[in-house]
Amino acid sequence: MSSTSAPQPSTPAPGPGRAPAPGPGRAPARRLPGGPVLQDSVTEAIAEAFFEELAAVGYARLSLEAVAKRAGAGKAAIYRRWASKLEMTVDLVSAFAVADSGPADTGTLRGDVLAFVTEVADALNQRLPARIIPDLLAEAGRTPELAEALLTNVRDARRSRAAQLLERAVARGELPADVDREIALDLLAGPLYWRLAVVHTPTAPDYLDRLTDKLLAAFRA
Amino acid sequence: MSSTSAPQPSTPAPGPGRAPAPGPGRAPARRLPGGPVLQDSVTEAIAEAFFEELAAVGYARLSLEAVAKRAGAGKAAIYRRWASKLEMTVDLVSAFAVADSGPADTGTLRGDVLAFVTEVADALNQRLPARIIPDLLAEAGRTPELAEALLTNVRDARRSRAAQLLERAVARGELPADVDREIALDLLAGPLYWRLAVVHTPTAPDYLDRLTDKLLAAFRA
DNA sequence: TCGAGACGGAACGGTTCCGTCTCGCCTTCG
DNA sequence: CGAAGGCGAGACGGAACCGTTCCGTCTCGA
Repeated sequence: MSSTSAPQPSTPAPGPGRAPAPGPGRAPARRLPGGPVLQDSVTEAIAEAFFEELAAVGYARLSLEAVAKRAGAGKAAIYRRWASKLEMTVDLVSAFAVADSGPADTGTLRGDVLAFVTEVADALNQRLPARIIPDLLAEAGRTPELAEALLTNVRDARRSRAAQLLERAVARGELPADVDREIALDLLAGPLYWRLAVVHTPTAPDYLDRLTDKLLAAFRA
Repeated sequence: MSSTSAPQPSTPAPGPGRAPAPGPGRAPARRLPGGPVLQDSVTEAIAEAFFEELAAVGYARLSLEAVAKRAGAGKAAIYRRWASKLEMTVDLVSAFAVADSGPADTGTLRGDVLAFVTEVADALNQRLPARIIPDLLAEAGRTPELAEALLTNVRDARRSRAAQLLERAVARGELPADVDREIALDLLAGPLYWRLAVVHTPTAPDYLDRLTDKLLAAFRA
């Protein structure tokens, strides 16, 4: 197995993700003496197998046995790290989702918007995220713990970036100060998510350009 | 091998028989959320229980045993009608998705758009659809048969209505003939779906009005 | 060198579900 | 009025998981 498009573990040191697991002392995040960032190879293999399996069968059907098998590990290796499937999911998804956060200040509103939708499109055009994200979001509707983790780690991060994008445009005078931020945020994320993650319709090469033009017109209305 | 909608039990006549589920008598046949009338009371009870269960636990975890129990029916009653969970799902979902199709020609583009987003919002604000739709769409990414049924029965129907909405506006001269239909369709569905079904954020009373204004500006850009 | 401990692997009992099949009960129709 | 058949209920074998526990091996730090 190779580290393909697997998530970057990144192990945030002060991360709030690590759950306490009130049971008998479960080993918390391990660190190899040499590197504070890289986790050990077993954890890495388990994480990669987890995301592959999650994309293949979905959260509800995901079997930790299958994850262990795909990772070439024993189930005990998983239970040594996490207390349950839910805890494992929250932990791994949080670590992975926090990763990317480019500032993307291109100097113009149009450049910022295009960069934003391009980034969203790139993410949703990848095999694993395109399958995993809708599945987890659907599952979150039923599992408050998962919903909380997703909202704080994924939505809030992305939402704040989109909000900053708007504020920069207001500061530049490209948008009126009373721009409808609530709707603008929905417009930035919704159409692309709908098209790529829900209906799975491919986008023409100039789609993002055209979409950007429409979004700008909507923001200014 | 399943009929398009309901099965064909030999007894179309209503017959409460032995006191069935806690459901009130039959009277003029009951309706499921936005659905057509089902043939007999047992099929009806099974369908209702199916959707309730689907909303509660999701497709992957849905157990036909639980559906039977909730319907106050035996498992055999289900297997007499459908050969499998997948076939049952495709059949029932198709039957209910085709249902509503108001023409919604209000005479103006703005009126049509507002009517459209209002209808979408009403649907997604209901308890069952808000939980079921994202779940089935995620599952469809993994189950081609389900994807096909959803696309042809749900997306295509709604998509054609949205397309007609645009064509009417072009005919009235409210939109240029070369309006970007592809993006317009994504804009009509995406933001609301994102907000209501994905992020589960409630909408302010005037949200749909404001959204409509933004959409019109985008269409005309 | 040697012990602590993580490793892969394999098994365990307990659940849950599927799909089939068997009961009587009851309605319907010939 | 009697046979036919749908009905609810549920037992059944087979399969899959889960969570845990036990192996024997291997690595690493003291």
